[in-house]
Amino acid sequence: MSPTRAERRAASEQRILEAARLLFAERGFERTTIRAVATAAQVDPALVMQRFGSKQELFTRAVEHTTAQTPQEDDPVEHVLGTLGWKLGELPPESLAMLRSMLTHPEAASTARAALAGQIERIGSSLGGDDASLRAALMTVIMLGVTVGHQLLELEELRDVPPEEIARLLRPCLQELAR
Amino acid sequence: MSPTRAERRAASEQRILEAARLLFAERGFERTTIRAVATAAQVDPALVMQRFGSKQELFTRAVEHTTAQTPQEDDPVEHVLGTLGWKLGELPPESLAMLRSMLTHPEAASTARAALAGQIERIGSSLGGDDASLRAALMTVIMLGVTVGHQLLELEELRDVPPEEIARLLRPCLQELAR
DNA sequence: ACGTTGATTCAACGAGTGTAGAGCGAATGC
DNA sequence: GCATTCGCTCTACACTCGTTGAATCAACGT
Repeated sequence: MSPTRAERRAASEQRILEAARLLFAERGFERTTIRAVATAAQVDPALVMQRFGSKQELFTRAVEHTTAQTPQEDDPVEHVLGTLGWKLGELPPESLAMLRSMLTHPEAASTARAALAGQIERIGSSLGGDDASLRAALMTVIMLGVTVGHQLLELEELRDVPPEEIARLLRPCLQELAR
Repeated sequence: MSPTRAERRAASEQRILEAARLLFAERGFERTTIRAVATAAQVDPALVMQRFGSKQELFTRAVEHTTAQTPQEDDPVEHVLGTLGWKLGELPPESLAMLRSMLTHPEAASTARAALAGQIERIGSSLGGDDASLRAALMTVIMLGVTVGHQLLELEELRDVPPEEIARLLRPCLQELAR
């Protein structure tokens, strides 16, 4: 039996979103064209517009669950090490897409700021001291730097290092800030 | 007396380069147009092309002294804290321009990788142990993350914090990696 | 003084982009 | 069965961008 109309629609929409996530993740917002997304999704460019209204909206939809949080850990240090997908060793495409464009695309920037602010607040609330928020922010941007260097810039010195080893070296470093 | 021809030429070239640095730093490569640079430099867009050949070449020239190194410090931790302009509290526009585009522009990415690799090697050589290079890389991307969060994303929690305080909190953290 | 060089501008082209509307063809509901 | 809905494609527009070659005008050498 052939797939129903709604199924086809949902399927192509998913293909578009997935293609968009991959392309946004590896090229960023500006260098990703609607046409390239459509080609990758084996679909007409106009369909992308019809479904999502605009390139901006497509980006928003492709990245929208980035702020979804990983489950809370008891130890703030382990929580930080666990977030941003480091326990899995790889981030989902939607997160990479957001990170890739956060420095050059206004909306990606606010999404990133919001996600990081949430992270900072959660960590800060489980730290003591009056500068808890500042220390939480530093722990967060440390993980951001490691993620950028590892996943986006793909620095040679970090490329083939297993996440557990990085976590092992980072742990005492972060504990100094959690103290 | 009116300025000589060579002076005029050098002056407009400097205005163009300065305008390019500022715009590249705040909008990144893709969102910065030759026309915008020309307008900011009070010059015709065609002159920018005549002087620099292409937008890519203009970017390269605008960013070219980014890899210039800060003087070597004895203590690797203080060296890391001192680099990337943290002692000055602010990075020069050419560095910001490179950082802003490093995730979305191929050439900015290799420039950034080269600069970071140099930094990593220098730190690594003054550290002991077989994983010296890895620990040096982590110290470097930590500073990268702090810089990105502070100068580019301008996170609220870091915005109005004096660099010395950030350095103070980061010091024990980095010493764990330098050990 | 004057022809020449060279810095600068004017006007325009060509490519690529996001986007809109008309049309097609198959699944759908009566 | 059949009119209709609707997912999808074709085509094209409008715009912006990097880029170019001719034109302009002042500084320069003689």
